[in-house]
Amino acid sequence: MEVIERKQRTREQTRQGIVFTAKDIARREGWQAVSIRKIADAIDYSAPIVYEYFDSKDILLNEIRTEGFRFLREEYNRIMKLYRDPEKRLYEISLIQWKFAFEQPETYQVMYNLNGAFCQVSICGSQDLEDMAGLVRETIFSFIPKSRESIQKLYFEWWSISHGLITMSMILKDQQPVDQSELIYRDTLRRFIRNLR
Amino acid sequence: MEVIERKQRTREQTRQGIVFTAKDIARREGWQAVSIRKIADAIDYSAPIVYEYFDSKDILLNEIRTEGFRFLREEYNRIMKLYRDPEKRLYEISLIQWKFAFEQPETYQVMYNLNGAFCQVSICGSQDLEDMAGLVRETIFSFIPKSRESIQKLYFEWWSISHGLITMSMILKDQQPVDQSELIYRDTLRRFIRNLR
DNA sequence: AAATAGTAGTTAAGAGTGTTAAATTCATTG
DNA sequence: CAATGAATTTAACACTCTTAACTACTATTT
Repeated sequence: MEVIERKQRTREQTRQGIVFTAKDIARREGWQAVSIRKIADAIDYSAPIVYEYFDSKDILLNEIRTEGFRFLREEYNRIMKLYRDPEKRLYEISLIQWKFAFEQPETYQVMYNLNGAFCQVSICGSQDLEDMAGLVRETIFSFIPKSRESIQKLYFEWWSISHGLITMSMILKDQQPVDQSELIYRDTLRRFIRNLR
Repeated sequence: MEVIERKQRTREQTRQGIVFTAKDIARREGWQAVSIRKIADAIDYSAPIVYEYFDSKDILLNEIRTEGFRFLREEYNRIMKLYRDPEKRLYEISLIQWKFAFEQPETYQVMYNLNGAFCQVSICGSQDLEDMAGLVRETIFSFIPKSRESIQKLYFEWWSISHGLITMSMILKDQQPVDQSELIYRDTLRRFIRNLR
C-alpha cells in the first residue's frame, strides 16, 4: 500500500485498495479481525474516509461478496464457451467451484457467511447467482429433459453437495489433507453427474 | 428470567440461565447480536458475573457447541440401540441430523461457525464428535467391509452431503420451503445409503 | 457484642468496535 | 490577499469484551 503515493491514487484505486485490504486482513487473521480502522490505517487514511467509499461495513462486505459471484459467473461463462458436452460442462463448473473456494477462501467465506464473516444482505437476489443457477439448470436439462421442479431439485442437490464437500474440507483441513479432499470432491461430483443420465 | 428470584437460584441454574439466554438472543436476533451485557441484563446481573461462569465469550460459545455435539451423540446412541439394520441406522442418524439443525438452528450455527456465530476453538478435538464419527464409520463398515481409508472417505462424503443440504436449505429457506428441502434431503440420503451396497 | 475475614456483586475503566458531526487543513478562485 | 470549496482529520457517541478496584453484606472469631 505504501508503495504508491497516496495523493496520486485515483478514486477507483483507493476503492479497490479498501476491498483488497479487507480481504488481505481476512485472509491472514480471519474476518473477525477486519475492522474499518485497520483498513484505514493500511491504506494510509483515517477511518471516515472509508465511509466515503462504502456507507457501512455491511455494504463493503456485500461488495466483496458480489465481486465473488461475478467472478464465478464469468468463469461459468468461460466454461460454457469452452465445452459443448453437458457432462463435461457440469464437471468443469464443479471444479471451478472448488478452485475458487481454495484460492480465495476469504471471498468464499463472505459469500456464505462462514467463519466469522457476516454480511446482513441476503445472498439471494444477486443477479449473478441467478445467472449461474440458470446456466447449471440449463446444462442439467440438456441431458435429462425433465420437469422444471425436477431440474430445480437436481440443481439444489448439486449445489449442496459441492458446497458441503468444500466447507467440510475447509473445516477438516488439519485432519485430512486438502489434496485428498479434492480427490474425493472430484470423485463424488463425477459420480453425481454420471448418475444424472 | 425474572420469574425465579435471583437469590434463590443455584450456581448451576445461573450457569444454565446464561447458556439459555445466549441461545435465546441468538435465535431471535442472530449471533451477531449476542453480547455479554445483554446476557447479563437478561439474567438480572452485571456483566462481570458472566465471567464468573465463563472465562470468555469464546468459552461460552464453545460450551454451547460442546452441548450440541453431546446432545447429537446421545441421539446417535439412542438410534444405535433402537435399530439393528445398518441402512436403517444410517438413515435415522441422517434424519436426526436434519431435525437437530432445524429445531436448534442457533446451536447448529455455533457448531459450524455459521451466520455470525464465531467460536475460535477448533471443532476437531471434540470427543463427542469423534464418538459420532466412530459410530457412523462402524455402521458403514458393517454393511460394506472395506479398507479404513474407504470407510473414512464414505463417512466424509456422508457428513458433507448432509451438512451441505442442511446449510443450503437454511440459506434458501425463503425461496424454497423447508418442507420441500426436507423431502430432497430424505431422498438424497436414502439414495446415498442405498448406493453404498 | 465488636472486629475481622470472606464472599457476592457492583462500578469504573481500558482498549477496541462501527459510525457520524464538527473542525481543520489545503488548494483554487475571485 | 481574501474567500470559497473540497479533502481529510479529530472528536465524540454508543457500543463491544474484559479486568481491576471497590462496596456491601454475611459469617466467623475473639
